[in-house]
Formats: sequence, C-alpha cells, structure tokens
Amino acid sequence: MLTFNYFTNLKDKTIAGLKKRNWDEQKLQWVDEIALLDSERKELQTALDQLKMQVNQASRQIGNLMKEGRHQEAETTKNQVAGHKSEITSLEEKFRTNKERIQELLLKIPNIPHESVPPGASPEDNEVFKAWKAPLPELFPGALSHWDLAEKYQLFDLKLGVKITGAGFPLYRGKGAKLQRALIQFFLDQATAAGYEEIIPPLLVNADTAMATGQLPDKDGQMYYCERDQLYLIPTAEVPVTNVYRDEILEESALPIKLCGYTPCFRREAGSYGADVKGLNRVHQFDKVEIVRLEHPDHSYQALDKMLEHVSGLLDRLELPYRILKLCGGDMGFTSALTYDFEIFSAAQKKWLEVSSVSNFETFQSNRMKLRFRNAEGKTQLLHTLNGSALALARIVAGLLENHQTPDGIRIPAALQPYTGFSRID
RNA sequence: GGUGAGGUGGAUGAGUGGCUGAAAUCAACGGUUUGCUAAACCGUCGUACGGGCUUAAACCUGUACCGAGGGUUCGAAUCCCUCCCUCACCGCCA
Repeated sequence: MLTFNYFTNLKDKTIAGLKKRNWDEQKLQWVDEIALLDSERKELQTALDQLKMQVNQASRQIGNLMKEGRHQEAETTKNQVAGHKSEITSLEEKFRTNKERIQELLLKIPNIPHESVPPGASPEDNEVFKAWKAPLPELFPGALSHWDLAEKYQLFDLKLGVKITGAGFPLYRGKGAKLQRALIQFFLDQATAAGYEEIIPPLLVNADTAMATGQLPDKDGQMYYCERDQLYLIPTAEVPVTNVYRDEILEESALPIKLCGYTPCFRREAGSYGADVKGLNRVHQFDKVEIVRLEHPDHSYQALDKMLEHVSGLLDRLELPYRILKLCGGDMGFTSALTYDFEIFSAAQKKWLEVSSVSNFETFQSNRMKLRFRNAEGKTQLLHTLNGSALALARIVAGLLENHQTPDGIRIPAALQPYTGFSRID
C-alpha cells in the first residue's frame, strides 16, 4: 500500500509509474481522487477534533459543577453538549465514509515501479539483465523430458498424486524424494552461510497476515482457504516470514534483518493450461526456500544485488544454465517496485523455466504492516522489505533431471552429492 | 470441547466512572559527580493522525488509542454486551 506522500508530493512520479504498468486514464483518476479525499479527511478531522475538544472541556466543567453542588448549571451545560454530539455523529459518519473510500482505492493501487523498470505489457518485454554467456546445453538424441525421466526412474508420480489429492499435487518417491530433501537442505545451508536466520513458520496464516504482505485482497482466489477456521494456506514463505516483524518499531542498529525459511507452498493457480502445466512446470503444491530481508531504505537496492548474487551462486553450484530478467512494468507483481526473475534453460523442453523471483517492495509491504525503524533522528520511518526464492524446487528438479541426464542415468552435481548420498540416478 | 482466572506503555505492575496518556519500580537514553568499574543524583523516556505552518526541523497544541468491536453516560482503562487471545485445571490426542 502506497503512503499518502505518493499522491501529494510525489504525484508526478506516481502517475509515471502507473503508466509504466499500463494504466489507462480512467484508473489514473484515482490518484487525484485519493489526494482530494485525503485533504477532505484532514479538514474533517480538524473540525471533528475541535468539537470533541469542546465536549471534553464541557464534561470536565460538569464534573466540577456537580462537585460544587451547582446542579442547575450542570444541567444547562449538559444540554449544550447534546448539540455538539449530534454534529459529531454526522461528521464521524462522513469521516468514516471518506476513510473507507480512501482505503478501497489505496488497495487497488499497485506499487510504483523503480525508475529502472523497463516499460512493456507482457513477458516478451522483460529485459534480459544477465544473459547466459556460454552456449546452451545440447542433449543427446533420445533425451527425455523430466516427466518421462520420472517415470523411467520412479522419481515422482503425478497419477498417484491425483488419486490421493488431485491434479497438481505430485508424489515424490525413492531417489526423487531424497533429491527433494537434499535440495531443501542444500538451499537452507547456503542461506545460513550467507547470514540468513532460519525460520520454520506456520503454514496456515490469518487474514491480517495475508493482508500485510499483499496477498489479500488482491490474490484472494489464488490461495487455499480453510473456511471453518478462517485460515489461508501460504502461497509462499514470504507471507509468514515477512510478518514476523509486523507492527514493530525496530532499532536502526538491528538492521538489516535477514531471514530464510523452507516451506511447502500452496497455489490454486486458476486459469493456467497446456504445456506450461506439464510435469512439474506448474503444480499446486511445491517446496521452496525463501530469503527475506528487512533493510534500511538507503541500502535496499544494494541488498537486492546481494540477493541476486546469492541465487546465482546456487544455480552455479547446481550447474544449471540460467539468465536473469528484469521484469517490465506490465509483468511485475502488484506489490513489487523491482523484480528480477531467474530462469533456467530446460534443454529437454527447449525453453526457459522461471525458478526464482527476487523483489524489492520498498515501503509497500511495510506500510501495510506498520513495520518501521527508528532512524538517526529518532523518528519512526518505514523500512524496505525484500524477498526472493532461493530456490523453488519443482522446476529446479525438472531442470536438474533434464539437463544432467545421460543415456545411462542422471548425474547429481558435485555440490549436491553430500546431501543426496548418491551421485547418480539410474 | 468444558470450567476458572486474566489481557494496562520496552518489562514488572498500580489504577473500579471526573486534570489518569495513565502511579511506582526496572530497563533504555542524555547529563553531573567519579582514578576505572560500580554507585549516587538530575533530566528525558509510547504511537498514530490533525492544527499552529508557508519547504523542513524544533517547539506549542488538539484528538484517538489501556486485547478488538459495539453500548450506557455530560464524562469510561474503570460499568454492560459480543468476539479474539493468554494462563491454569479437566477431557481428547501426536
């Protein structure tokens, strides 16, 4: 959620940013509407506060008059207060309507893209921030897709997942299951080595938590929901982990805060179809290690670079070819100011698969979360939140199986072998 | 799930209708004193949103907030209702 500053002092920047997200003129009017409503809100509050002050003063007088036994005068004052009360009631009504409308609009306005975000409407317009320099790997004739490899080596079973739950809930078995666990452990160890504190959060969250990181109300339909208990299954560890510090005022010396966490992720992913959903490319439940940072606003973009390095290091160790995209305005998430996507090249499917998304949310989440720090002047200030996948498993598994296959088995990268306990799948 | 007791500022903890935004103590911060440490003494010490105010700081000032939301009253931390949460015991259970 944007702060009011974006609609008053930074209005031009806001308009320009929303245009980068391809907003039409009609929606852009909301910016002016919010500014107008906000100034109305201030006027209403001033009037309301003054009336309340009068009532408060009168009440104190009444108390004193009663003590002194001057009941007649007390009654007169009471009648005066009654007049103010009805005025207050009607002003409060206006005030509430005004605030609700502001809130309603604010929730519809996405984050303002960072100035470096390229314009564009669709994934084709994303900028290749770091290309893969070496030649793309070529597989031998007869190389298989990961879903065929899974069947050949008994690594995971989608049909069993369907029997037990439904489409998009893979069941891993044997070396496939061990590979899954090895990757999680490997990613967590790497994150810990990079200074991230490990968190094991709840997998179900309440509405306040989902609202704070921006999943509600925007992505309501994408989360699984337990009606009876009014809890949401997390779509990413970002949600519970970022919320660890919701409603807190941190000391500047405590920054940066670096957290990581492994969780399963649950996504309903309504509306996807075709080859994109084949095998592990898009599933309803997958495992992911997430890294989260709470940063001083002055350092958040340096922190973002550090996160890119971290994720790059993981992919290097897994010996997977990858590229980094800087998402264009039209493809960025609602809450993000700048997002880099990591894509690995699937040699068997001959296409790029997204395996990580690393974003700086600036104050968009912290404003909703009331997550602040006390700056050098002793004033409270919103800090910046960032997060990134490090990494998402399902597609990494797909890439590993496909790219490291040989005619007589699948090679496990050296970095992973201590975790799997085997060097080949055959 | 049942019964009982509770939810007050960074912490402990007073406060049962009227200068109580909230005593006191501790912690923290600034200062004085001091060979060092310690101690003592003085001071500061919640958040949000408004107004004075024109860009900002400082300062002054108003309103709201004592788990959340409603209600009673001229006036609510205090009384009433609903909900949430915590603790204890019982039940159930990995």
